Amino acid sequence: MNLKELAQQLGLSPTTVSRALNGYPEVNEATRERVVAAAKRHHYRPNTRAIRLATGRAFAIGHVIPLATRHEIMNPIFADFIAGAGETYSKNGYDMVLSVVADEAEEQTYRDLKSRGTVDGMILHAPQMDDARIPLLAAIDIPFVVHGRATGAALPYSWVDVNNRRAFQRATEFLLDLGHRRIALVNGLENMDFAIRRRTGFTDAMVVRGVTPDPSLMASDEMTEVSGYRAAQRMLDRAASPTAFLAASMISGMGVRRACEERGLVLGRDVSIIIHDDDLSYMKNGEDVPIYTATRSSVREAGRLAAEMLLDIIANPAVAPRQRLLEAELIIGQSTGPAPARV
Amino acid sequence: MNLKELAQQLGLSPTTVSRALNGYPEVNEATRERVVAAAKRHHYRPNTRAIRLATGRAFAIGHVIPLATRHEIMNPIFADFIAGAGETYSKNGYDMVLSVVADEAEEQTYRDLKSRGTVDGMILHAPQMDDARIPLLAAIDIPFVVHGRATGAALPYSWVDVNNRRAFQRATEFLLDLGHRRIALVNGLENMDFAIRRRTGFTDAMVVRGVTPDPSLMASDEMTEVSGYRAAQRMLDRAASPTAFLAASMISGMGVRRACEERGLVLGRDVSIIIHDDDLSYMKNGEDVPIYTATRSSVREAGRLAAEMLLDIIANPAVAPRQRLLEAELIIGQSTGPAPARV
DNA sequence: ATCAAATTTCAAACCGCTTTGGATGGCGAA
DNA sequence: TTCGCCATCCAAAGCGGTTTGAAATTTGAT
Repeated sequence: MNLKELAQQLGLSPTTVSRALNGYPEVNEATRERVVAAAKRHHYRPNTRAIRLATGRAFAIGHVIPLATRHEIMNPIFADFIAGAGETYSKNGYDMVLSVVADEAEEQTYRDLKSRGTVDGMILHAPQMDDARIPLLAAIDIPFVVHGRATGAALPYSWVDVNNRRAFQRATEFLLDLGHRRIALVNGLENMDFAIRRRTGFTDAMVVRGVTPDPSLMASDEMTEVSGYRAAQRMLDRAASPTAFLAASMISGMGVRRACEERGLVLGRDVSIIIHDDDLSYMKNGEDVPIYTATRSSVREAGRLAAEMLLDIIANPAVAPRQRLLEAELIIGQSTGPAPARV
Repeated sequence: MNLKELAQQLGLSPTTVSRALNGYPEVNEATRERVVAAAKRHHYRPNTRAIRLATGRAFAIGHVIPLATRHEIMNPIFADFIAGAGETYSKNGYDMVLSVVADEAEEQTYRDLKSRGTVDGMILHAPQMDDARIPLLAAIDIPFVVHGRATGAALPYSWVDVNNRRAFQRATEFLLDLGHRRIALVNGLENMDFAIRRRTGFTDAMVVRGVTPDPSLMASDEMTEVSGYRAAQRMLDRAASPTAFLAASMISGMGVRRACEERGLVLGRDVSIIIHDDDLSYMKNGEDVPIYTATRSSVREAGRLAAEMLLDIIANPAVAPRQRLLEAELIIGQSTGPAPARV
């Protein structure tokens, strides 16, 4: 059942039916009701493809996911971000189109998405320092919002990000307050912008308190269980082993914990761990009492906000770039305690 | 730059240009080359929206993700499945559209996706027993492939699944061979079809060897770290505590391990754990030597295969439903060993 | 040189909707 | 009674491609 047929059924022109259904004022209320009723009765749904061609809009948002190198992105937090963004899209009648492409095809994918008119806007994931994709998207001239920020970007752009620097600064201060001095940072890959900011927060806090950060207590790798484990292993086996760890994610924190427990260390007593908790739906940090002390910020919420921001930009293209900086909570759990006395 | 403009530039009709670019035979080779060159020169990309309307095809596949109840789906394996499927789509010029919707809107979403012509086919995720979505999609009359199977479905349908029953049967046999008798099953939610099959494999193996499965050693819950932890905790605190665990996922296995290690049990010596390993990109089961003994099957590969199957069905709609049963490998890691003698 | 067949190209219809620019009719004001 | 203004509806022209049916041109055989 399409518009023409429905119009015929009603003895009306397609014009009027279209207007009635789309809430235009120049149609008699009685007529509108008739049309709406008939549409419902016949389960009429306007054809998306036709609407898109006629309006020149895609009613779709693109997310490009590079396959390999940047596969950091294909990590657990991605699913939750997508869930949050997707929620916003379906609430607003937008589709989410995901492009999973080989790394070298990423740039071309952005260009195509624009020039073929497949989407009205994009979300940019996992920005790196001086990320080339930001000037690219700006040049392509399509609305976009970055999840995160990229240090070194020349032009202003819209983003939603967690205050990673502040979060890790506070976490570090918290550990320092507990008397810890040999604090280790098990960071994500430091070509990722968020990892750089976290490191800054960490070293800033240390320096302010007159503690010189020990480079051998700073690791940077993918945020997997195994790499967290390996980093902690290395550090714990040194002469001056750390009394506390800052881990970049729940998963790498699990690896750190494994290394600690293997050595008979009790969490919160012999060694402290603070993780960054993205508040993932399937990976809760405990229930009533958090397992880990953590800097927490919901990545799902970030997804929602980024999507809202993007739809808003699409609706009001003239406005200046928007930014939204989210503060992480510092949640006290069972994995931290005073620095052990005798070390 | 659109088709008409390009045609004008070339002094040709849009018809010929379209045919030249789409590889139709009724166009002079010399002309085709001219057209292709000009198209490249002007960075011409045919408008997706127009193609879709003109051909009556969406060149897109839908994945519907319900938000809450079935949020089992929004779990780490989802991201990898999506990555696999997305790879196949972009290789074939298809888009992937993800709909994240409230549970109660799921059925309507399927109907809409079909009647609005937004997609040419769908992938159905996380089937449950007697899943109502399968007859629904069949009735809607749109090509679809199920990731998993649904016991109790009346009509045949296409699916890609792991042989979960067999995998867990083999894992159980392996533990029995090591002398274990009190084996615990930390299963996923047993309204999920895969969980039912895994349980069957587990109990089958036990019964064949003359061991009666102990219902209090079978837990069924979401596959989170915490719930794995709690289940193991309960079981370990019983008089006749298990000497081995079968865990439904890497994450719940981590919870089981935490409970074990808290009690000073050494993995592979005091207690054995086998997990099911979906071979997630960011959650490797160790590197050279697997941490956990595991039944392994790449969910990413499953995504690839399901997508290929679906595209094939769309291209050849007349053919009977296809099925693809993947066997999981049994990988020996460090988390299993002979049953402790003195228990 | 002639004509039928094959090759190459094109004009126009179409996909299903939106939207522009009237047409129509009813109404109150003059 | 007449005119202008609303309120309401409609025909037709897009949107940017694909595809049908026919025209123009070449080719090949006679």
